[in-house]
Amino acid sequence: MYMICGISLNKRLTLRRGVYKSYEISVAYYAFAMEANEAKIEESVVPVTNTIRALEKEIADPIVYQLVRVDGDGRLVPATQDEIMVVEDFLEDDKCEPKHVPDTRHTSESVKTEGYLLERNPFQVPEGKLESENPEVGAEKSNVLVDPVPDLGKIEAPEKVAVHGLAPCSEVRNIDLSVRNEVGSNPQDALNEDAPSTSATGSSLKPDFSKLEGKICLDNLTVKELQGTFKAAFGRETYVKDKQWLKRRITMGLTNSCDFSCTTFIIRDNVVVKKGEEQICHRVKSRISADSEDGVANPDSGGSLGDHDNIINDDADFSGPDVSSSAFESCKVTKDLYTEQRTAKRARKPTKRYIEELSEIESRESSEKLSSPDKISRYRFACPETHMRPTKNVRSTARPLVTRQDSLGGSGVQIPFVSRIRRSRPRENFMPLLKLQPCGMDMSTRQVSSAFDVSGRQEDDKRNNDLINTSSSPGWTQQPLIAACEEDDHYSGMKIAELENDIELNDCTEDNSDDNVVTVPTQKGGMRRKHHRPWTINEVVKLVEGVARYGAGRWSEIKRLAFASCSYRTSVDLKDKWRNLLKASFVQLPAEKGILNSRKQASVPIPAPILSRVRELADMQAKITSSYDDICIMHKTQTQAIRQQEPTSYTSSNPPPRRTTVVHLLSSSRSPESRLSCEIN
DNA sequence: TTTAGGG
DNA sequence: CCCTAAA
Repeated sequence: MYMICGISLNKRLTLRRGVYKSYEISVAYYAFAMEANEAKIEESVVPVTNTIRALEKEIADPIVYQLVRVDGDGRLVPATQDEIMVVEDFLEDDKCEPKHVPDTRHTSESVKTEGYLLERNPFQVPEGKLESENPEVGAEKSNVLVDPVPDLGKIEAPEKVAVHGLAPCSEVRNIDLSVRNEVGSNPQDALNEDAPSTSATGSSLKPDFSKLEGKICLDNLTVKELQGTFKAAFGRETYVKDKQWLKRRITMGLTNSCDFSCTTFIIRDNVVVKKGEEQICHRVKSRISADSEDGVANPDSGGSLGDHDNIINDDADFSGPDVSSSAFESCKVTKDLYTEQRTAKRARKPTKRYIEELSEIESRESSEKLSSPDKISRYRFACPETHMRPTKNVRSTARPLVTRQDSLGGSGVQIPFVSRIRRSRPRENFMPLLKLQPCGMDMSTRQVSSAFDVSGRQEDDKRNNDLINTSSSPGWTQQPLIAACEEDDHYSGMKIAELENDIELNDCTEDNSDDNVVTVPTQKGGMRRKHHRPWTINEVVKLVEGVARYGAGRWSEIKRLAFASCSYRTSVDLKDKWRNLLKASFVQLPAEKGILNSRKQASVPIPAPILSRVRELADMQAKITSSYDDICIMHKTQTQAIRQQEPTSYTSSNPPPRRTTVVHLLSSSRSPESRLSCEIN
């Protein structure tokens, strides 16, 4: 996986690795200087380092930082709001508490790029023009962000726009520094242009895009005009006289302003145009290289749809320096389905856990309030245009696949809506459950699980048959369980086939109700595991059976074959559970009557029959791994034990051997008993 | 990547 | 359950 990287600009944005890991976000985070041509990254531990370092040489004086995630291929993806919230806790430097931009209204609904983690650098105030623009940065940020989003319906996403601030990326890419120098090439112009600042006529603090009429070519505007445009865009005055800065701020601001994105304007090559005219403008400029004077990147070609692909390409091809621009793209997630689908294929694949947890949130949310759009929309990330829509992808099984739209990594991604399998308290009444099992369990849960089980039933069935077949042979696989079950009246009438059948059928999808997922509260001050999922009896039985069939130690086998549908149980989990089971079974030996788990009733009490079985398996395996002679002996004791329904009795002070490595002869489908007979005789 | 074992 | 060493 990826290392968490200590990012340090001038402030230390160091992420603590340990905590991070427990969140299981398979990404690293990067604080990246994104303002202007200045960026300075003191340390980084990520593949992107090289490119970053290259940048570093050319760049100085970070001003605004954005939180970015380092993707697997080195791409830097702007963090989603959620990620930021997570990472916030990891920031070690309290002084650089991520300023959460004031967002007075519908909080996270319209997340904007600039809202991520923008930090001004208070220490490196540049000289000259930058000095005057610094105040603007902060003010503008808040202004833009506070602006309400006019609901103008969907429009096409703005094209990729690179503004001055983003210039270094493309420039570094092309190793054309001369071009870049042009950015600050005209300090005279910036400082001396005597454009009287527009009088501060009661700024509305709201952008008025209506003032942006027709096509505006920022390059042609005077400082004064630029200031006017600035006001139109941001709803406030500016006194900055630096043309470049103005242009940059305007384009940047507009590009990332969801307000603006809802207008009919788009920005291209420093030209604000109306939607319709954009095509023309676009065509005309389509041959311009990625590095115009202003570092305008890649006007590319191919119409609106193609643009998105190209954008993605850019990001993928040139991850490092392109951070800024790709960061800015986070907000302009594609908006219509088709574009989404095109983009999705290039988008970062969300992690399983991400999918699960998001799904869970949404399922909980939507079950709480049925189809409450407002609620749901709170979980759209990055852009208000992102949709959570149940799409029915008709599959061969005709089972509806619910997907949702997500903007993970800044691009629209279709994420399957998986049902989060229960991560919750165990059932307090497991016995009824066990009793019900042969009768077919509760149909409701089964239906629920099957409704979401996209992984496909057919596989389950196949596996099921397989397991049934392998276990149908009259072997020890069944007998101990039967024996054990007969100990208990509940099991008396139960046919083993039924039990196993049921076990397999139920899988782990049996449970999926409430969720204690990330719950960590604890009275004793201690924190419970963040991702704790109690083992159900079913799972335990499956595990036991798995060990019986494949042998202890072959956890990955068991996981693959018996826990295929339980994505949350890793082979390590199985091993751990088995270890616990062993412990439990031996500890419980002395007073093993019924199911008296006197203490620690907190977790699911393991039924005595199962524990017996565990013990037995352990015993057996231990013996099997001994030696040939031992096998002979074991064979006796084993059969004997089975006949007696009670294997060798060990005490906690006299535990049985616990070798868990298993001779391969156990893993065959044949009954180990008969097999042993063959081997021995 | 899987397994074993400690925490 | 998490982490890591070792294979």
